[in-house]
Amino acid sequence: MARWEPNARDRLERAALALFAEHGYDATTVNEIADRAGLTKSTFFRHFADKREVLFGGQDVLSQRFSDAIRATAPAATIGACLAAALESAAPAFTPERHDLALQRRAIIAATSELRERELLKRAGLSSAIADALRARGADDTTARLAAELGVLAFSTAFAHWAAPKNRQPYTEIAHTALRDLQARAAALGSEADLRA
Amino acid sequence: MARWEPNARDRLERAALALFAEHGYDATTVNEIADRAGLTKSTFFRHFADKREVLFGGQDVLSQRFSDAIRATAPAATIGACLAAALESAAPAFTPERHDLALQRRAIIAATSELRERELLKRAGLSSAIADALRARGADDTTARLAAELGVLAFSTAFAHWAAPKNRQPYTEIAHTALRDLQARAAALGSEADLRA
DNA sequence: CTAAGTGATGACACCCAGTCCCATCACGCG
DNA sequence: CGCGTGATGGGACTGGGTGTCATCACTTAG
Repeated sequence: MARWEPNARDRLERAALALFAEHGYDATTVNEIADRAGLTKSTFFRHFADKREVLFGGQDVLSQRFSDAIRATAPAATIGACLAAALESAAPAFTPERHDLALQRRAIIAATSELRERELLKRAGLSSAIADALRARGADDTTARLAAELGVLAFSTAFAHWAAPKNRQPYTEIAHTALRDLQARAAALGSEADLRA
Repeated sequence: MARWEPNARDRLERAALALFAEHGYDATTVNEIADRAGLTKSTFFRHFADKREVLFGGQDVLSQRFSDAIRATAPAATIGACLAAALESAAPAFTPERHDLALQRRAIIAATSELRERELLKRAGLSSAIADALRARGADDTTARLAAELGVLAFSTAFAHWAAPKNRQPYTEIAHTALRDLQARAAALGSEADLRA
């Protein structure tokens, strides 16, 4: 199928990550990324809509996985079970080998508000994917949106813990405890039982 | 105090809103905005860090209000009461006269992903302002973040309802019912009682 | 074996957002 | 009246992003 080097997109992603880590996001130009990948600016923008997008390649795949996982759960499952299934479906992206890459990527994103902004857009995409999937199985709009926010919050805190420098705990474990924790807080928030001050 | 026309910033905002509504966000140049306001590109960027920012002038004020409102609630108040106070503090921004402006602004933002992205950043700012204020009064990290998300969700749905074309209901009313509704759903989500399918 | 076709790439021109630097002008103040 | 301050104007410059057209690698029809 593939002619030339079939890895163009991958090479661009790797080159970008390396250069961003080396000189920072703002200080590296798209031309430099393309040069290091042995390509040109034109080709870069044929593979990525944005300079930012080169760091968020996997996010759309993730939305699809979340959506599929929820749609595949048993009709009788609770919403909590749906969220758990969604979080689990992301596990393949969090193998120990990718740990260092994720760490590096996180540092780059945290350093530039332009990238944090894009991350929020991707996160919103995840949220609406979850909400849509929940609505498709009968949840009302308000519940679907709230549950989706809760799921995304669980996911991002789980990811943050997993990507922490010295973490060795597997992702799924972290994700489940994060979700359970949030559900407990939601119950308390709703009933206003133990809320201090 | 002010020399020249003291309204430079306001004029730029009005000019931008008018031109965006007329030709769309992408099709209008910063130069065109500045020209209509009787100013120049240099001056535009001296008042706004971004082309986008010209549409989000009030957001930082809002964060401050939310934060202050929460810090001003009685120490014995529940978190739900804190959120209600925060939502109420935004009321001055939602007078009937501003209704049409808000409607126009919303349409412009909805039409351009670049602007939706910026809106998410502002919303995240609101969320962390709320979370910080809650943490400051003793809430634990997880609860603070979840409650903040819930508050922002209530705020944005309330705003959407208030800004709807044919709405005449006052903002505070809408906001309170939105918040109460979300709290009820949170309770259900936490206890997994009535969650269907 | 060759010629047409296809798809990824390169090269180049172009527009505009955003940054810098410096000149200028309006006003208050001594 | 002269000076300092602060907002503005102007112009040069970088880099992201969009086009268009030529080119080259490889496939497939003939």
